[in-house]
Amino acid sequence: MTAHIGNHRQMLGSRGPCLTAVLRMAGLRPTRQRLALADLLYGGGHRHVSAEALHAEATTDGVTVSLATVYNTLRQFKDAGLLREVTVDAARTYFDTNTSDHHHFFIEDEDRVVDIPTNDIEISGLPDAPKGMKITHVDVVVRVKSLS
Amino acid sequence: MTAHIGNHRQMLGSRGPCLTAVLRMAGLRPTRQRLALADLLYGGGHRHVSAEALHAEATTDGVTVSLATVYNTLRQFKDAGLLREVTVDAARTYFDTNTSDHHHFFIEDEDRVVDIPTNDIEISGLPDAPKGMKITHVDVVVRVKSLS
DNA sequence: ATGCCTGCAAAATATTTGCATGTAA
DNA sequence: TTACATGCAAATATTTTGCAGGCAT
Repeated sequence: MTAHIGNHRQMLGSRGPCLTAVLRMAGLRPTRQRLALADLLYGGGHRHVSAEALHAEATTDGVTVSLATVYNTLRQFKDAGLLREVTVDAARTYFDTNTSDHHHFFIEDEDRVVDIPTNDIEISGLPDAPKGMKITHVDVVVRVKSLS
Repeated sequence: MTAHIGNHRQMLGSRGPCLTAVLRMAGLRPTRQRLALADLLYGGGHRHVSAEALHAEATTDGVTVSLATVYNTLRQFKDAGLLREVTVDAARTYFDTNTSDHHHFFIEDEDRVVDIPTNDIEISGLPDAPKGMKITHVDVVVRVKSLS
């Protein structure tokens, strides 16, 4: 059950043996690669990464991991509720380490995703889901570009 | 200037020589392929299509057009302001013939985009764009799935 | 005639998968 | 030991591009 795991996301903020526990709880073996990636993802504040970017970072850090494993790991983390997928650009998939409800800026010039720093966004006038459907998530993406 | 062209989008609702005029106004030669695609896109009500789907439709209708040309045409139409790109699914790009301000349902089970049928959505508490940036567009995507 | 279009195939990108090898339990 | 993970390369999928020939003006 991902809800239970989600409650332990806070543990991810710190380094160390803690990551091992979280991975276990998610049903994922704490392998060298997964631990290294989790450390990159959760070692600091919240982040938005693409598979390509995370792989480059790991490589720079001297962590040996294949791009395919990065993709697989990101998907596993997402399925476990440890990451959230953000769809802003058709060409690339971004993952957000912040799984709580919030929205995003997408900086068009830089292909970069940033959290919208307030929680004050309210959406009113949302219609009901079409018959027989339920709403799973509401995404607000504010596209911005530099003042040319 | 796309603003000017945009004012003529209404002309696209009807078939006939009108499409020729609109394409001309957009700086696009009214070729057989473009006219056929424009007719599919604007011949009825508003639609959401992917390149693949539009190509299949054209082929079924006996219109000979290559997939590459469909991609190119969709991009040209978008650049001319005749279509709007909707990013909801990382795997596929959708184009919306409705270029006015509105938002979308994304039906996850079917990979389908639907306009949200009201104009009543209001978003409050939107922060300013980051320094030196301006907001180009706000997208609201309501993801729905069937009640399992 | 001239320059923009089209189709085809090939390239470019992003992501997934099959399989042999390696490793956690 | 046994099941699950990893790495590599190849497969897939989507979209773009180069180029030779075609069509609109």
